[in-house]
Amino acid sequence: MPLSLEALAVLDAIDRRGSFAGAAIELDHVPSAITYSVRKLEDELDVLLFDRRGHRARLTAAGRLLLDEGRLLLAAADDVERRVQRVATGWESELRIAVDTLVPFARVLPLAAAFYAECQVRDAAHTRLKFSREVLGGAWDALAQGRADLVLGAPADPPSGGGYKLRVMAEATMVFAVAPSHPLASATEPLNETQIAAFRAVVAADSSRQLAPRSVGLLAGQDTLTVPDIDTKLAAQVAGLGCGFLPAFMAAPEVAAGRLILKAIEPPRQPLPINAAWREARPGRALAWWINAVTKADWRFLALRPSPTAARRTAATDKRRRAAHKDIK
Amino acid sequence: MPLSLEALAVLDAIDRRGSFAGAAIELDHVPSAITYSVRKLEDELDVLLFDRRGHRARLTAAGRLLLDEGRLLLAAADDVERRVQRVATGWESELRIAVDTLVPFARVLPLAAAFYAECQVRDAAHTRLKFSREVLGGAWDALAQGRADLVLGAPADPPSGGGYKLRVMAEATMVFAVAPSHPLASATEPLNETQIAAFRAVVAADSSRQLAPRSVGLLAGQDTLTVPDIDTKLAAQVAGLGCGFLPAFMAAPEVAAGRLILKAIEPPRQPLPINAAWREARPGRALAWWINAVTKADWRFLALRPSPTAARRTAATDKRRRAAHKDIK
DNA sequence: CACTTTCATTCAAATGTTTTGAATGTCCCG
DNA sequence: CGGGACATTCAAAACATTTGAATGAAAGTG
Repeated sequence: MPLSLEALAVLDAIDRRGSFAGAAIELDHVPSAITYSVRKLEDELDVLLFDRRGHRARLTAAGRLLLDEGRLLLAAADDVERRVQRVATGWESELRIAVDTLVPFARVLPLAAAFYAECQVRDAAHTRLKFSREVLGGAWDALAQGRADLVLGAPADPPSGGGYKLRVMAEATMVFAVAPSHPLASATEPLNETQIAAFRAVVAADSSRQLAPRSVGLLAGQDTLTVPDIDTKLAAQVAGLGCGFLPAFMAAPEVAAGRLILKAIEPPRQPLPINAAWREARPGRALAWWINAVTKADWRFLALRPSPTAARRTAATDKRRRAAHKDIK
Repeated sequence: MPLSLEALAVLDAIDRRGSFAGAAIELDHVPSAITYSVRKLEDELDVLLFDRRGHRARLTAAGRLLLDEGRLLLAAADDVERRVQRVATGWESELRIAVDTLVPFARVLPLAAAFYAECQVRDAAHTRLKFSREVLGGAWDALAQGRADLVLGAPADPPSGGGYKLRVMAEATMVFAVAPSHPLASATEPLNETQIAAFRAVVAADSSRQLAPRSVGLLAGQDTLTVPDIDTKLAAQVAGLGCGFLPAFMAAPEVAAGRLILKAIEPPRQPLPINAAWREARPGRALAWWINAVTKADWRFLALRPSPTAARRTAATDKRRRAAHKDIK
């Protein structure tokens, strides 16, 4: 039994941290322990895994192969463990929920409270909840890579391959917003793509690690300011650092306070479907509870339309409303 | 890191041996060590793996799942290890060759000798050879399940799924043979299926563990005597315990000695292609050597035809020879 | 170019984990 | 109802890993 999962985990940490020392810190060990593990692995396989000429140890071809394959092995082991625990109790030992930054975390917390109240006491099952926040494609990515069991706020279409189930939470109206101090604030509406492309866009970084990142509403050649989530994007736009699209319900308070101005654009943006999604495989009891809870919860605030005043200044999102728009003019 | 490959190996041994005690013997441990491993695994997963009511520990549903999935994991780990070692040296650390009982092992040994002589000294690489004998479908099965890297003597067609390469070594003529004391020995030729089905057939047990076993030349409703390999089958037929098909080259010495009699049959049996086969993936240096060696070796003895005397008493194997047969009559 | 920092390695000692062996209790079969 | 095969327990022993301090080597810094 030359290979061990422990050893593979060490290898993985070394690669991610870039050094033996870094791995030692991550794994809460002393550096010599890492050296020992690696050497033992090398001895047992009788294969040189690292090229030690030079200061920094570098992976050899064999080491790289072992790392790549080893990661798959680690993921598979993790998955097996999870499934075994689910079979045993019916309750997952841990439920990982990725929440897109699009959906306010405060609206999710009550569900968590209900979960604890309803399930955890009665059934003496202890399912730990683990929330993470993701941006755009990151939500799907988390699901696809097994980093999450349920995602809330996933946009549009699932990645290829299938195997996912999906429930629409709401359709968010997207509005184009700038700070009152921004040059575009006083431009005549509707704005076209060329006008917009001249200014810096604020974009939320897609948190995908594997799937191809998505960029939404970004025009070719446009300067960009990338921020880690959509709240920061809102703040950046309020600060006049750039322009960009925001869901209407997020922009609304800032618009009401006069810190953001909505501009109609041509062609208008489609509304963004916001979904809950999970893997198709038979869900455990905790996941089943959440799917049910998410379905019953009230997500209507996500679908908020721009206020009547703003409506006149914003591109309507469907033909009927565009007709109405012309009448008003 | 709750799961470990060691622990999975223990689980596997327990299941295969049917008891903790059996696993202890196989793994060369004391029984309490097995208890310890299992308990540790159970504690870490927080899952009951064995049902201990009753004398003998039985797997729970969760235990069964872990075992099944764990075996896949173990196989995958083994595979990774093997590939890493191959990348590192170009030479496999172990080359597993399954030899069908159809091909006499004595004819393979000279190749092994040449292998050691040519490769092992010069290159200082130490590839261990590991031979196993398989019967019929077992050869393909060994390949498909990763129990072998090369098979010699695989019959006919590869299993579905593909991914195999194959080289024909010879086409063995198959003859129907019985002991002189056997009732069929004096029957008029050619024999038909109904006549044959009335007597017990000697069959070599297919050593497949996973793929569907093949039965060759076996008629519906026929009584059978199953033996572990083709040499035993030959012996059983010589002893008059039953009838059956044999490759001509194996039957020949017994026929010459008068211990076996060939009978023509209708319809005649097709000759059996005998192949060398291996997985398609880029072969290591040892496997490459063997493929080359097997290709160059002289396997013509496998294709031996029945002797002229016997030829008259045996179904010809193709139209041209059947025509010639008639002329002689 | 010396100086500092960061890094991997080595070694003996300390710590932790696994294995052992002998003892105990249990179940099952004849 | 007794013998045999089995799983378990516990303290002790064997073994493996981790530690910490010392060493040397490369890369970055002023």
